[in-house]
Amino acid sequence: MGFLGNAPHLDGLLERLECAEGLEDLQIAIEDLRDSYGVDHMVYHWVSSSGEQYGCGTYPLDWINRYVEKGYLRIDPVVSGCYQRFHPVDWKRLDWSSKAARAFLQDAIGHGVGNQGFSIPIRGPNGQFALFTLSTTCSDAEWEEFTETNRRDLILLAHYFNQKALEFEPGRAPDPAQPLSPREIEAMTLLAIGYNRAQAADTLSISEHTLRVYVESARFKLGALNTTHAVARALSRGLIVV
Amino acid sequence: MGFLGNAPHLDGLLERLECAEGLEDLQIAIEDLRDSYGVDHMVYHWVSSSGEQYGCGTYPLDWINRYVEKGYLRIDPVVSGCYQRFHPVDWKRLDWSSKAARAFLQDAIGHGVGNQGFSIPIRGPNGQFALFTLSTTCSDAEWEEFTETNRRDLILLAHYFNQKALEFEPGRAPDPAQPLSPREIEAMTLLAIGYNRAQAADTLSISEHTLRVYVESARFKLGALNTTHAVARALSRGLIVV
DNA sequence: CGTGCCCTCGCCATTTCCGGGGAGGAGGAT
DNA sequence: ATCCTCCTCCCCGGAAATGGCGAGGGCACG
Repeated sequence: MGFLGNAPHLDGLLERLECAEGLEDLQIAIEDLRDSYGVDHMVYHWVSSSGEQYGCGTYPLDWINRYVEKGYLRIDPVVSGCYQRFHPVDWKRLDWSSKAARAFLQDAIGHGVGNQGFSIPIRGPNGQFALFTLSTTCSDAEWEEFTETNRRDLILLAHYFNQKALEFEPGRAPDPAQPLSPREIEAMTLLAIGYNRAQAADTLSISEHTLRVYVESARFKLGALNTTHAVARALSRGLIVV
Repeated sequence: MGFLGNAPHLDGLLERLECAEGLEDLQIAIEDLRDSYGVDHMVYHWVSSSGEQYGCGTYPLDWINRYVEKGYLRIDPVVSGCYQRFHPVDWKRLDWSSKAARAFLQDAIGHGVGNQGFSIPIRGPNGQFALFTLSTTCSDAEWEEFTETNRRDLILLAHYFNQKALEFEPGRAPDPAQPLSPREIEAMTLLAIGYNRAQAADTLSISEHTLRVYVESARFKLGALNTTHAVARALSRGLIVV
């Protein structure tokens, strides 16, 4: 358990971050940051559009493995809560009402994650979604003061971290992020809001066959196995909005 | 044409921004900011999920009208360029190679937009995308120095602007967000990653019919018209993650 | 102890989707 | 001028999804 240190000088931190040349440097940087801020854990992680998880941080390895094995990504209130928000959020303000969520929290604390947490959602191109998280064990009042004091610096840190991570992202190559044509976007959007092909074609005033061509083309561009998959990918890559 | 002023004190700016209670206050704030930074124009604008454009800023009204009428949104290299990026970008670094883009730039400058520009992309939940832009008329060197100096403060300003804008956004209405059962989440997730019903049922070691029941149940809870619609809704509500 | 929700399974008819063909015109980019 | 992408339209057969019928056991909450 750390004792929350004084806010370190941001310029130096950002400068060192900007020199990072690989994920290893980010890992070193985040460990230093953790020490500078005097918190137990600092983590940056994200899910690529292909579903793989990447990240760096100071969580114990067995907790990370457990998280992945148990599929905690799908029930973690931090993830689902931040996914709906734009601004940073204190873990206490998330919805822990479900049984699974409380069990998850117990498990997390049992593996060394702090009882306090503060997570900043970050969104990038193509639906990229990342989280920059601080966690420690302390009182509510202490944590409140700490997060209020450092909120702005942490937002910037999250921003720069993500910028670096995007540079290094391994899935940059197999994820060409091929753009959809306007018609394809319209077609996919209509399907995403529940229209069937006949309705969608009617809405666009084109034949159903033409609409199919768009959907097939979009499916191909997105590397999707079927229409539902294509819509899901288009959504999570931010190519369409519902 | 302004002469680039010294960086104003960020704390005061952000505090006043946090007091804003409506779009009108944001408009006042952005005008003050423009004056504080000594640039010609400062603009924040975004496209809502329903496709409508909102914003506030200091562009001349006839330029804004022309922008909307001519559908410049679709050819503006600032928009399309920032849509692919995460970090702030100087307009000079964008792709102005197409004929339409150069004509657009001429038109913009002719309507009082500066020859220099700096735009920060911002992304929020549900595919929200916004731009925070500064523009002025000055030399490349001056602009370079100005943006380098104020880069971090501007990122924070953009962040806080967007946070306020999200609060004010109309149609932030009810999102009942009925929870899905664990099995339903698993089923929907498998469909979202491209499995067909047989594969998904096999993966979950249940009969295909049982899987169908989950999907139907989820579809009902989500108020969706079909499976694709249900997956789209589950995704955009953050109930499943792909 | 009923009521409701969750999990599990089966059959049938109808609708819809999928994937494989082919074909022509319009517009922009090199 | 030529290539490429986009937009538009058409046919067909097999595969998959949908909707509606039914059934039973478990678990929790009041």
